[in-house]
Amino acid sequence: MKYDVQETEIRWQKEWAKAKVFETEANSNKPKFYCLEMFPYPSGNMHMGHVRNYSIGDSMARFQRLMGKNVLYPMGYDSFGMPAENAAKKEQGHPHYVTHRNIASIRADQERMGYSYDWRRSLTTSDVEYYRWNQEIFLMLNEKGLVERRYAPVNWCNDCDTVLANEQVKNNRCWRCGLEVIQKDMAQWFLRMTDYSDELLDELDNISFPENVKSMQRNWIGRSQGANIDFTVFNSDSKISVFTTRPDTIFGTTFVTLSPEHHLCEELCKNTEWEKGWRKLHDECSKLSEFERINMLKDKKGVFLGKYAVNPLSKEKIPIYAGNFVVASYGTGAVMAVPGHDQRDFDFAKKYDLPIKQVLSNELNDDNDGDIKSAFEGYGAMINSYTDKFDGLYGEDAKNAIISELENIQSGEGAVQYRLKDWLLSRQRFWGTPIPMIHCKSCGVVPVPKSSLPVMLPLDVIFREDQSGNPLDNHKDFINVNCPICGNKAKRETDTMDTFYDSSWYFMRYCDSNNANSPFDKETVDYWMKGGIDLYIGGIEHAVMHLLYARFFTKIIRDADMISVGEPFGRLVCQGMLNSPTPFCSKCNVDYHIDFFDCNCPTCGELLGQRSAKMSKSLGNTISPGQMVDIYGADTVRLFILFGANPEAGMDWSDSVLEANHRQLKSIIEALSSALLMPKSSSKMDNWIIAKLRKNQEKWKKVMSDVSLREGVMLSHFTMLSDWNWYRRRGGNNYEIAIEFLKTWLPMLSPITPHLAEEFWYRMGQEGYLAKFELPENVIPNNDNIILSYETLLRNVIDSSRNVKGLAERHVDSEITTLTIQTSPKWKYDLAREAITLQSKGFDFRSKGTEYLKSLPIFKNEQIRGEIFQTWTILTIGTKKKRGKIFTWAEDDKNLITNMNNESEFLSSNINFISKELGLDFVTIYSVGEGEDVAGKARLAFPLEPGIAFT
RNA sequence: GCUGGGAUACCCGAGUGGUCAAAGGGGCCGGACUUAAGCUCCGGUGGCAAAGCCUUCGUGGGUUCAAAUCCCACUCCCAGCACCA
Repeated sequence: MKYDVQETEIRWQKEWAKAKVFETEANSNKPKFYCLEMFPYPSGNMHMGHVRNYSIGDSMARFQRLMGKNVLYPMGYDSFGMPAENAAKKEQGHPHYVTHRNIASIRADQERMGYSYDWRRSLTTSDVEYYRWNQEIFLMLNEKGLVERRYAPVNWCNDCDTVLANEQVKNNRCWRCGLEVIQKDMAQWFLRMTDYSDELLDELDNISFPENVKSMQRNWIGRSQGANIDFTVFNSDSKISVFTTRPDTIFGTTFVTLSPEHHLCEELCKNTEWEKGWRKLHDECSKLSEFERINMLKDKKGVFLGKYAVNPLSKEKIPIYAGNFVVASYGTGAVMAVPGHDQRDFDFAKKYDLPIKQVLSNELNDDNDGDIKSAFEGYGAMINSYTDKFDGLYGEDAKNAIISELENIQSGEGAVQYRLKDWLLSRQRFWGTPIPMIHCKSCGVVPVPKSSLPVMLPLDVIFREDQSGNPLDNHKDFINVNCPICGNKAKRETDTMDTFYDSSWYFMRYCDSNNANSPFDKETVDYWMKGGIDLYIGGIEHAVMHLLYARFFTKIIRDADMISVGEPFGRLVCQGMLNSPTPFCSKCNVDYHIDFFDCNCPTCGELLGQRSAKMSKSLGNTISPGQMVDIYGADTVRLFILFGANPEAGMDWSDSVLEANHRQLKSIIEALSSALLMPKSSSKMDNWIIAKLRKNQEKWKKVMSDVSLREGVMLSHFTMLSDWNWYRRRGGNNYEIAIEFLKTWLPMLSPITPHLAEEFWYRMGQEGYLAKFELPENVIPNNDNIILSYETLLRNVIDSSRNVKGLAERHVDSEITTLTIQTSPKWKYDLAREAITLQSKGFDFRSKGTEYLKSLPIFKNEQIRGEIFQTWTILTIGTKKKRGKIFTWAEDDKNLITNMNNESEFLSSNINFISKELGLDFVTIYSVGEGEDVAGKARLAFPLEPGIAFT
C-alpha cells in the first residue's frame, strides 16, 4: 500500500483540528496531566531547539492521553520585548504587526509538526486581552505593599538617551552607538521579591528540579548567615555597620573597608587631604560595568579616608578605608577587615602595610609565629581576645557568643544576607505592559483605578531607525491623563514591565485562557495546577531568571488567595543542547563558520578539523526544521530527535542518522502494510508474539512515565519491529494476530510518530481517532514468560551453533553439512531442578552440598559418578571465576528448566527452521545417550546448553 | 577558588555488585536478494590457538569469593557562581 508522507501527515493534522480532538476542559472525575513547554518568543520561524522542546512535550502529552489522563497541553507566545521594536524600526512599522506576522509563521511550523496543542487556549502576551491582567495583578500587588518605587543605578547611554539592558552593553560601550555607558540613578519600579527569599530557597529541597538547576538557584539566592556589627567612628556620632559571616574573628579586625559608593565616604573625608583620593577611586568604579569591575578587581585598590573606627568589643581604634573590592549592594557595603583570617583582607593589608593579627588558633600550622604567608580561613579556637571569656571557643559557639555579646551592648545582632535582590520590574521601553500608574503634581504617584484598566499601548506609533528612547514619552494621547484623585492634569507612567512578568503566570492563564472577567478562575486553575505542572520542559538558560520569577509569582498569587499551590512546577526537564558539525581548530581552540569546512585555520594556518558545536546562527551550523520536514516528513524528524538522545542529554545532528531513522519508519510502514494483508493462518508463534507484545508494552509504559523517551522509542520503534519480523521469519502469518498486535503497537507508535500511527489505525478500520484512544489495562498471564523462554532457548541454540560453525569450518577440511545437537540427559535436568529447589529454600551448598548429593539415589550409579559430582559442582558452587549456574540463571531460565518436558523434542519441532537459519542439509537432535556421541560433545551438554557438533 | 554534573568500544549512548566482552543506534565488514545498487533482509564488528582463555568501561589504589557498578586519591571535560564579607 502506498504511503505518501506529506499528504498523510497534513491530512491527519487537518482531521485532528476539525474533530477538535485535543481540546480539553477541567474534569474533576479524571486525573489530569499538565504538560507545558517554555514560553517561546516568536522571532519568526521555528528552529531545531524548539522542535526538540515541543517534540518531547508532544510525545509526553500524547502518551499521557493514552494512559487515560485528562491532558492540558497549551501553546502561546511571549511576544513583548526588544526584538520586535528593532524589527519595527527596520521596516518602519509597529511591533504589534511584526509580532503577529511572526506568530502566524511559527504557528504554521508548529502545526506542520503535528503538535497536539489545544489551540483555543493560545495566548499572546502583547495582546491587551493578556496584558490587561498583568496590570490588574500589578495593582493588587501594589495594594499588598509588594510594589516599591525607588532609585537604582541603570546602564545609561547619553547619545541614545535610553536605558540599556546588561546584554546591550559590550565592553562598557553602547551596542548601537559605541558611546561609553554610564551608571545613572533613576526612579524604578520594584517587586519585593526578597520578602520571599527564605521560602524560595528552602522549598528547593522539596521540588524535583534537576540538581544543577537547584544549585544555580541556591547560588543566586545566596543566603549567608552572620552578624551586623556596628563600628562607631572615632570622635563622631556616625556608625559604620558591617556584615560578616565570621563574627568569631572580630578581634582580628585591623581596619574597616567601605565600598567607594558608601554614603559615609564623602562625609568622612570631605574637605580633607583624603577627599581627592576617594573621589578618584569612586569615579573609576562607578563608570565600570559589572563585568569590567570584576575583571579589574584582581588589582585591589584602596584609599585611607582619614578617620578611625572603634571596635565595639575591644575598643581598638582602627583606620577606615574605601576599597574597590567592596560591593555596595551586598550586605551593608562595608567590611570589617580581618587580614589574619581572610585572604582578600590579607592581600590588601600586605599592599598597604596594615597590621595582621591572628585571633584563631591554627592547629595544623601552629608553630609559625614569624612571617605569615597567607590568611588562615578555617575554624579555630579563639585566642588573643581582649577578654578571657571568649578564648577557647570554637566555630558556631564562638560566633554565637560574640553575637550575643554584641546584642547585649547593643552594637550589633545576628543577621542573614541574601545575594538575591528585589525584582527591578520597570523598563524604559515601549513594547511591554504599561505600568498602570499616574504621576500627579499634587497627589504624587497614584495607581490607575481598576475600572480604568486596561492602559493600552497606542497603535498609532511609527518606529524609525533613527529614533531613540521610548516613544511613549512623546505620545500625547497616551501620556496626558487626569489624576484619578484630584482630577487635575497628570502624566501617565511611561515605563513598561519586564517581560519576565508576562511569563511568570502565563501557565495559570492557560488553565482558563478565555476568561474575560478575571485572570483565571480559582477552581479551574487549582484543578490543573494541583501538585504543580506535571511536566515542564525547557532550556537550562532559564534556570535562574524565569524559573525563579515564576516561583515567586506563584507564591504571591497564592498569598492573594487566587491559587492553592505555592510551587508552580512539579517535574522540570531541561532539554540538552542541539549540536551540529562545525569546523574547528584544535590548536587555537576555536569554532569557525561552516563556510570554513576543509579550509585552513585563518589564525594558525593548519587544516581545520571538525567537532560538534551548539547550533547557532553565527556559526551557520543550524539545520532548518522546515527543510527536513519537506524532505522526510514530521514523523521522521520527531523520531530522529527523540531517539537521538534522552531529553536532558546533548545531542548531535547527523544527516546519516536522520536518513537511517527515515528508513526505519519505512520498514515500520512496510511491516504494518503487510500485516493487514495476512491470511488467517494460525501458527505456534502466535502465542509468542502476543506474549512479547505484552511484555514490551509493560516496559514501555514504565519508561515513558519516567520521561525516558529514548528507551521508550527503542521499544516502540525498534524492538517491536524486530519482534514482529522475527514472528514472520518463524512462520507467523495470522491476520487475527496481526490485528491484535497492531491494536497495541499503533498506540505505542503514536506519541513519537503520530501521523503514521493514526493512518494505520484508520486503515485497520478502527473506530474513532487513535489520538483520543486510551490504552486498556493489561493482565499479564503467568505463562507468558515460559512461552518467551522457549523461544529464547531456540535463539540461543542457533546463535551458539552459528559461532561453533565458524570454528568448525576452520578446522574441518570437508564441507560442513550436518549438525548434531545432543541435549542434556535427564539426570542433569533432575540435578538442576533439585539444586533450584534447594536454593529457593536457602540451602547452604558449600557446607552441606556434597553430603546431600551423596544421599540422592542417582549417586549410586558408579559409572557416571565422577560426572555427577562435576555437574553438581558446576550447578551449585561454580569455578574460581564463575558462580554456580543456579546463581547465574535468570528466573526465566529456572522456570523453563523446571517446566521443560523434553528439550530435544522441543528443538526437534523446530528442526526445519534451524537448518534453514544455518544453511545446513541435515540436523539431528537427540538427548545424550539416545544416539552416537558425535565429537565427544555429550559431556558438554547442560540444561539449556546442548552439545553441538558439526560434521 | 566554591558548587553541581560528567568520563563506557571507531562514534553516539544504555548500564548502580554476579545472568557483562557490556543493550540500542550510527559507521564499517561479510552474506542473501536484485540486471544493478547508495533499496531491503540476515550475520559480524577487543584479541587469540575459540562451546574456552586473555585484555578492556578516564588514571592509580582499596573493599569483596565477585567491581563498569561500592570506597579513597588523582587527571581531564562541561555548566553555574565568584575578592559576596
